[in-house]
Amino acid sequence: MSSSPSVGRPLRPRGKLLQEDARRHHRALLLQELFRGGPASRADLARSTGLTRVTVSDLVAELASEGLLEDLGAPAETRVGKPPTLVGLVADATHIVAVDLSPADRMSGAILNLAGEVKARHEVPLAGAKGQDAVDLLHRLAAELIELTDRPILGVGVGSPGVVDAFGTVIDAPNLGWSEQPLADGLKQALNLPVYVANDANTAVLGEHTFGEGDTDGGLMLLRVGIGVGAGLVLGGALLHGHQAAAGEIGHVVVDPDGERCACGRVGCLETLLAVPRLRQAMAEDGDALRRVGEQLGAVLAPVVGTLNLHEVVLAGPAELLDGTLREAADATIRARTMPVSGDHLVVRTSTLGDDVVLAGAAVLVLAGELGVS
Amino acid sequence: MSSSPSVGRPLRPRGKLLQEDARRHHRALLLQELFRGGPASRADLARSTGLTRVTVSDLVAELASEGLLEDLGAPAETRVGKPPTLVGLVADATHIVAVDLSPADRMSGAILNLAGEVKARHEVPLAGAKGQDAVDLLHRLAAELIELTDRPILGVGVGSPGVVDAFGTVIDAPNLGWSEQPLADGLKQALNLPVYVANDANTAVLGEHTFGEGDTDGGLMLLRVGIGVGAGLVLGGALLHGHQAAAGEIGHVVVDPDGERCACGRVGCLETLLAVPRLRQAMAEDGDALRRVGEQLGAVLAPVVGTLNLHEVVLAGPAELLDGTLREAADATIRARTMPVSGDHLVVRTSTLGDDVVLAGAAVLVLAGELGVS
DNA sequence: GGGGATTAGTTAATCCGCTGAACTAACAAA
DNA sequence: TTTGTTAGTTCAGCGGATTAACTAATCCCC
Repeated sequence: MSSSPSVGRPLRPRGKLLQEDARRHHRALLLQELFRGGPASRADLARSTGLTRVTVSDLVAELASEGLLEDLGAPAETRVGKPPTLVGLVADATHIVAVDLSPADRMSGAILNLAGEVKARHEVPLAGAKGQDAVDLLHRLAAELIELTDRPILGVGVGSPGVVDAFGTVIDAPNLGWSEQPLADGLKQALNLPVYVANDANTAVLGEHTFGEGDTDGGLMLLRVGIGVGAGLVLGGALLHGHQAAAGEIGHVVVDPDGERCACGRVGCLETLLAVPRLRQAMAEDGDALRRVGEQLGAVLAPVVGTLNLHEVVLAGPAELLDGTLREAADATIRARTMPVSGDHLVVRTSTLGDDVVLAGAAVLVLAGELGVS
Repeated sequence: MSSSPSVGRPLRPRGKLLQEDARRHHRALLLQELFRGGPASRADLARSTGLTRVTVSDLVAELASEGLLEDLGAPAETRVGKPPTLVGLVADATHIVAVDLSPADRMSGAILNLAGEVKARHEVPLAGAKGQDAVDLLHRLAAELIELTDRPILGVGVGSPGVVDAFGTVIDAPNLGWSEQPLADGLKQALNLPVYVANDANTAVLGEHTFGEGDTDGGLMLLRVGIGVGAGLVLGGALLHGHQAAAGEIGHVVVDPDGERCACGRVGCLETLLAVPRLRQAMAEDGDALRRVGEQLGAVLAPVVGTLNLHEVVLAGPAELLDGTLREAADATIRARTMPVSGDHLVVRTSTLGDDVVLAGAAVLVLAGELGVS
């Protein structure tokens, strides 16, 4: 069972625990169980959650009346006793608006259902929009996305480049000309819907954690390789924010003090080696380049893997560059540079979600925040 | 306000939230408030916790009847309205047994009160005891420590070298000849008291987090430098365990692939440079050694600091070796190798708790587990 | 084929902890 | 003395879960 990454702002100002909160918690428990384990009977749910059958029945009735759950009748195989009636999540009970702001040239959005399936897509060219123009463009995209479904909307999730705090304010995103931009609050006002905004790499790691293939409960780091390099981490089932909301900013960590000068002013940042344009260029010039970059990447990751005792490191980006020599070299280097206890169970792999990691993660922001599911 | 690191095993099997749990949570809220903020009136507590005055009064009465709180009368300065009656934690209401198993030659223990003050000390020479003998020795030490106080015992906390899982089972501790040793369960049986066992570095970081000087809420890493090197991390207010309970195992991360061969078989592990005997030796041979080690340390830590966006890195060990050139070189190197957003707010310092970090942390294990305070 | 045995789900009474509203208590300012 | 303010308690009631006892529907087996 996967525990919910805690995303978004704390629910209550202090820490007071109302009965209402207990109710919400128990609702989330049931939804989570059905989300991960698929349809189950009320009795099953009572056993797996520890709640009594009475309470489960009550909650199921409530959730069913909201359309989130439906009775699915009795299961095929038959055992002793009264046959149970299975209940299951209605995947299309509500839809989620997800937006990925990380591409350099466009804002890309989609409608997803509760199972994380993409039901519709829509994107708008960025055309160099910055600052308020970019905000307006996002508002327009969100509104147009909402028009693409006739189902009620659970909420809006946005993965944005740059540093984003836990309240969905973009602290700093040079590419979009945003600084201290209260993106979540603005959208919430405009759309009258729950809105969650997080950094694109953080969003991506949530997507991978919830909808990816691996067993990502033991500590997961996702490295997004594109124009730049960013990472997101899920530790102990929770998204890591960091002191200044800047967790995962690994792109400008120095790998090679004798390397190339980086745009940021330092020398030998990870991005001078690992960014997609650099990789393509290097690969064209030298067949062995990917291996060397992989080794450098491994050298940066080894202290992180060892210190955090990570279970999975996932690379997200162009598979033809990442999934092969580079990944293998990184994997081998990490193992060579950490203790067996750190390296033995480590998995270094590429993401199975492709370009949709961020969209999937944006949906997870909403799922986790609104339903407590992930 | 500092949030409680979650230590020990989960309280309930599933995630069911009883009213009883709410009550415990609210008790903990009050205790936490008084623990961090010192004496306060019931009305103050109601304001700061969000609970109603009725509930606060009720909880305070309950806690007072247990002897944990006491009325302190009215404060000196006078304002309009009925003067409040302050209530405060009774620091010596119960005492805590803390044991540090990390020294190579002895088991060192202490009695601490709720304020983390050492009330008594006692230690026994290890004399090469291993396996069951070491377990027996620990049991004896714990029993003798209990005799040193006439106050009721809140619980027993132990910081052990090696890998320790969340249930207090020592997975592997070569020095003590332990493997899969259920230390917490054994002690619990023998003493009929709550017992918490954690890795020594993890324990230490909890001690620093709760009783240290710094503002350690933004992500804290503590590096323990002794015979070996180990680390502990508090992220988002919670102790990081890692996938195989091996978080913080940084001693055998390779720093210098061209370095010296390590006892572990690899080449250039951090421990080949940073361990205390090595440092003393290197310093005697070469006045610049500390600076070079500091730089190497900075190079290992930079990826970690950047990735986690840590706020504080604390060095614990002999101050004459760590606090000076080495610390400054590490600090400078980390800053040079990370983005400004990562380095600007970073604090690299030594621990103020000295040799008692682990004992203090062992007390925190108990405080957090039993009272929800830290 | 009818009576256990077994499992699923509901109904009813009750309990626990918190809440709001109203109360008393104790002070300062006017 | 009156008024206003703040602290703290009393009391009735509510929300949400629990236990116990019930009904319902199946298999098993004599």
